[in-house]
Amino acid sequence: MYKGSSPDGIGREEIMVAPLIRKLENFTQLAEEEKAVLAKVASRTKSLGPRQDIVREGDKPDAIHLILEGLACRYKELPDGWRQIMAYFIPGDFCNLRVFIMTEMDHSVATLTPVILATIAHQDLLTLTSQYSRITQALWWSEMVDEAITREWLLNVGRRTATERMAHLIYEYFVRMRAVNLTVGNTCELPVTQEEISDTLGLSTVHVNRTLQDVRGMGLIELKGKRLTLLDPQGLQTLAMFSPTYLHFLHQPQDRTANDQARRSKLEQPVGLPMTPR
Amino acid sequence: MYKGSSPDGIGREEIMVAPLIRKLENFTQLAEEEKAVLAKVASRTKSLGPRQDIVREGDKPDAIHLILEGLACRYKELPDGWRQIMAYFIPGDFCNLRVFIMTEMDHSVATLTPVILATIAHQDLLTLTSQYSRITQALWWSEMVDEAITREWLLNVGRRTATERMAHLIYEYFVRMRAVNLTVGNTCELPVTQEEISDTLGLSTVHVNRTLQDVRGMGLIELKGKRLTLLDPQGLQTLAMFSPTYLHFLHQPQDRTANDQARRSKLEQPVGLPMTPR
DNA sequence: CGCCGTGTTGACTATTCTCAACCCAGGTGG
DNA sequence: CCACCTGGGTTGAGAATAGTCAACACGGCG
Repeated sequence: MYKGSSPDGIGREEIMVAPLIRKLENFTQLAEEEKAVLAKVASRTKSLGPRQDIVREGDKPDAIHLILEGLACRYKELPDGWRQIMAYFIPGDFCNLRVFIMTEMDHSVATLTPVILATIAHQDLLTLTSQYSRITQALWWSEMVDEAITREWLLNVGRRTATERMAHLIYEYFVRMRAVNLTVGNTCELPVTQEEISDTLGLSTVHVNRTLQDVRGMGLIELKGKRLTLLDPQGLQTLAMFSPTYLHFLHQPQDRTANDQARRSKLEQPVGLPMTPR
Repeated sequence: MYKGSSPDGIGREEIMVAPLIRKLENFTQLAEEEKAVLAKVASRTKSLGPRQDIVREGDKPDAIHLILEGLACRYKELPDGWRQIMAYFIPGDFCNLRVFIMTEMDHSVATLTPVILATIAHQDLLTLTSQYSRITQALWWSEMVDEAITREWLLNVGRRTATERMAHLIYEYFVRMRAVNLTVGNTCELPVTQEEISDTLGLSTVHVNRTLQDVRGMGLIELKGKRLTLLDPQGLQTLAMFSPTYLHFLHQPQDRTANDQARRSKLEQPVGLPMTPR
């Protein structure tokens, strides 16, 4: 157990992990001690500039990275120069939780904006998860949601039209940002270039530009500079054929304090993939 | 520990799990006892016809399914009728290993051909993994590879041309089939319709037909009936821009008995994601 | 025999890409 | 302070890729 962190005093560390905690609490209730432990484990931070690789394909993975601030992505490149972005990492997201089973990275992770990240050593994660089973479960859940998002992106790129894809990407992004308290009303930051969007949706930059204009023209969103506003969330969701199931939230964003308790208690029993590595 | 299975007698059960064992041994060496235990755990089998749902989106997940024979897939459908296949499950594959953390399925799993599958109860998996750490690790590895394949598919659909996509799908499929001993020379079964390929690659059936003719016309493959032959594996791999890293095999298909031992020993230490659910 | 599921083809259309130019805002250096 | 440079964003025109629709071929199989 970690000593020396006051359970009620909110230090800089705890502010930094606030998104992570907020996210995990979509799944389970964390005790003050557990929150403090998370803050402690994520206290070794590092600042990076924009468009910088964090891990590169072919690397031997070393530590786990947790985004505290800024936006990063997972991507892969083809020998002919094309790039596909396969995930956005927002604050509270782990870049590569399961990395220790890999002998070699099969993809890269890079920042999009300036980023502050926490580096967590394998051993620290091991200690953490062996002592706090609720954290373990929550990390499991987070991992599962990441996979579900990847699958949804495959559906997105494979079977939605350009406009629908765009709507879906934006709506999903907004919902995820809201889940870590990084939205204000119907507004949040979306600090990506159109080229990055094109690498995400499998379109050309020109077509992204025109698609964006379409979505704007329908009165669904406003996107100027790096600021996104949903003018018509319902319309956007409909266009995107977005269904939130795959994000596996326990509650609607509005009713956090409602009758979650009942649903949560069902999850207090061990549900994680039952695999102990020793 | 499971009793009553003769470690050296090869029964029907062990033949059925042969692909699984063959696959897991890409990652680690299994003892006879471990193989027997796997056979035992997968002994509750079920036969299904073609094009039948195994699990449906929205279901509460109950048990884990392991494909013993035949071909299945993971898919999602859009309200407007489009379908995206997100994975092929060949013998030795688990459909939904991490299902116990889900309260509700976010995708469906269906057979493509007639299938024989094993149903594994949560508790059995728990017991298995708590007793056999090497199996646990191997399952972890298998899970990680599945995720890597999904990401590669996203790259495929997002950034490769129709011809390249087709080549990549076929080449990857062949490599996976070879890894479970279901190839003969450069030949294996590929029992899918062109419509199913179109739902996999995000193309129309007509375009799949023409793309297939292109690939045939280049002299790279033969595909008649449900039988696939790679006429020019090297050419196919090049066209597909296929790099096998993401499959995380420990060895090349040819040198199974070579100096794997050294590489394997590096992996004998615990490397799985260190999460115990209790 | 005839039906049905698949595969194949042609003709036409729609979507998306490419290329090239131009605009605009912010930052830098003279 | 301003001129210039640069990295996005925007636009137009034409080309390529992929989709749609409709017809037909082919091979089991009831």
